[in-house]
Amino acid sequence: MVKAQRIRIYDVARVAGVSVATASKALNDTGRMTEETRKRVKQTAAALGFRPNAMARALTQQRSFTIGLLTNDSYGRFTLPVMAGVSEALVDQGVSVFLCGIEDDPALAKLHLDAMLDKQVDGIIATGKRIDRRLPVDLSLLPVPVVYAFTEGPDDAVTLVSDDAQGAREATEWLARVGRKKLVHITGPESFASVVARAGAFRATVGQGAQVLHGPWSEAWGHEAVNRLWSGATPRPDGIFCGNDQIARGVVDALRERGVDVPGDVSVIGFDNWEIVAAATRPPLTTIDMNLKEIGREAGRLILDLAEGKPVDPGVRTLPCKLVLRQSCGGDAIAVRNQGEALQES
Amino acid sequence: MVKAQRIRIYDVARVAGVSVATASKALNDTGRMTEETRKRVKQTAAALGFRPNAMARALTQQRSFTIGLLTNDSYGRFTLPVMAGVSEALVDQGVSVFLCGIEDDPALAKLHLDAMLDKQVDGIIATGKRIDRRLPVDLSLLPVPVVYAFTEGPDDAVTLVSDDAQGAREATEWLARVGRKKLVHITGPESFASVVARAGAFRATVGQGAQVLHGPWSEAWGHEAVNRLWSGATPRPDGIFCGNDQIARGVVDALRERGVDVPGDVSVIGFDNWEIVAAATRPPLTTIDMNLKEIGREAGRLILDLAEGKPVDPGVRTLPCKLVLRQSCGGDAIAVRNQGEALQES
DNA sequence: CGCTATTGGTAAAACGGTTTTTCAACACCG
DNA sequence: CGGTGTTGAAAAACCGTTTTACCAATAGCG
Repeated sequence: MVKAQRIRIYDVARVAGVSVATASKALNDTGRMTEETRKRVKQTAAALGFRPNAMARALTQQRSFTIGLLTNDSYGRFTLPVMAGVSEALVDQGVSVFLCGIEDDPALAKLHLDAMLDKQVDGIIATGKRIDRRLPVDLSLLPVPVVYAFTEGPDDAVTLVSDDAQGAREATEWLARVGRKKLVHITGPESFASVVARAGAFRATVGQGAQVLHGPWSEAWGHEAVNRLWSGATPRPDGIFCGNDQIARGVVDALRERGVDVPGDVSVIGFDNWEIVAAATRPPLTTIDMNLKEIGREAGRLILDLAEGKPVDPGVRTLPCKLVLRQSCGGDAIAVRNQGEALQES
Repeated sequence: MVKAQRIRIYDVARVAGVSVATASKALNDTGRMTEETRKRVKQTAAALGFRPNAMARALTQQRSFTIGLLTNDSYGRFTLPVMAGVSEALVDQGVSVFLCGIEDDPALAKLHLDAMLDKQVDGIIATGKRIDRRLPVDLSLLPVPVVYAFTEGPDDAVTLVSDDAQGAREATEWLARVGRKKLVHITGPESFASVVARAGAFRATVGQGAQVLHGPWSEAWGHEAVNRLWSGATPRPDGIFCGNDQIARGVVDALRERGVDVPGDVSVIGFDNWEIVAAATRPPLTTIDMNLKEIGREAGRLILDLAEGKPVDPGVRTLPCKLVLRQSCGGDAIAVRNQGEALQES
């Protein structure tokens, strides 16, 4: 099997009967020449199936059309949607993405980082599983621009995060809208910035006496929290806002086991819109989507602008979360009416 | 902020007082020169923080130290472990990985493929979410080697898959070992090759009368299957082998709701070892791990060999699955004894 | 017509390395 | 002492593009 060797611009030039320089200019729509010549070169290139060698191109242009995505999120739960967004925003600009999983290991991070810099990436997007933790590697003073998506960076960096407070407000208001009066918030450890932000917004919306329970990010904690609430003497809630979908699933399961109807007696709303969890819950979870893919898209656009030298204001950009309706909150009539409004608005 | 511009080999040569050619040879341990000269150049390079430009290097060496990973698995459930393995096997060889999600879209696949070829990848690893489906793009007749991992390729390709039959045997035998007599297999649609393989091995191990139920790959199906089994007239099973962890979780949940104790009355075993599902189930699932990371590692090694021109036999390589013990099967005494044996063997 | 602009294109120099070739200096040898 | 190897390093060619500098031919102009 003889592998067809690649056509070089030299071949195109020879066949088209022009010099290499002219061929290059013809194909890049630069320089001056007869429209006829340009067309002829382009046709020859197409006929021969010429594809420029990106390496050689990168060497002269100082631009590799390659960026690196550095992540410490091994499950990929947060990274994958971000990655999908980045890729989507960049693929038709001809930019490819190096994915580097670094697992919180500084040595591994350095290894990947150096490899990427050697390969002349045009920029780096740093992303992680926690909005308030840094990657185990210093990305300042790099010879290429950096965008932080869903992970913490230096103060003067370009950073993208989802709006936890707005998401929490959205969730809380929806519970109120479907007629729930006594709300509680079951969420993760207080050491997470997003937990604090969401809890803050929850308290601000519900008012004083708002009850917030902290625990681990697990189904088991959702269970336990329900047991605690239902066995205690305090009045039981009729609306539960959970810090993530796993907790929400634990809550829903615990309620079902207790014979409490969801969404009949109690409405439950989650956070993350982790399809795998949200859709498998019975009933499927109404939840808050953090718009990670859009964060990825925006990160892609920004890193591209930076790579091209366009000015980009540093600072934190906050993207809104979005309510995703399934069945764990009820309020179908409202939902339908809502959608009607949305349609009319658009 | 002045960005430190990169050191070129030219700079190293000048500082070390040698020619560029000598510097190159010194750093690559090629050519002939005084040991003293070589050492001096290396020290200068280290002192200056010189890192060779991979692009320039690739241009002459015809080797980019870059490979592409093409996948259509958007959840990343199968791809991520594979990717992690690939990356692990390659990162310390200085090889970076382009990740391309193509979503079953031929046009998108072509776009990514062309971008990768333009960037002179040394090889491509194709992977997917189904072992018996092809990616929507033709990877034969490419100018670079291809390895298929967990997805179907041409007959003469290098392909890596997990051993479904062996995994299923392992699961079935374990159920027998913990003392279960009446086994059933609840699994996915018969249109999946892996379903057929696993069911075949199950039947072969259990003997005639082995009961196999097909349905969708969902928790809901696990539920329904249990309902069907427990409401029917047929004798109820005491050991259930599930086609994946989601079904297993549905089964376990349904049994608990019926007051059937797992693993007291019935043992349940899953397939996939999808941490997220397996660990959150109550009790946590004993399951079969497909060793995806190892498949990734092996794919990485193979593509590297191919890229270096080493001969690699085409054909399908099958990697064994591994039993992962948690609590849904019971048999703890056996498990402990087993581990003792394993320790002695090693 | 002689002079300057413009046009359409070419040759050569980058880009940052590696690899091959060349060459001077020195040692060995009979 | 002339011929023959070796050694260590420099010079040059090359990888496949883009870009700059340059040039011949034509056009415009008073």
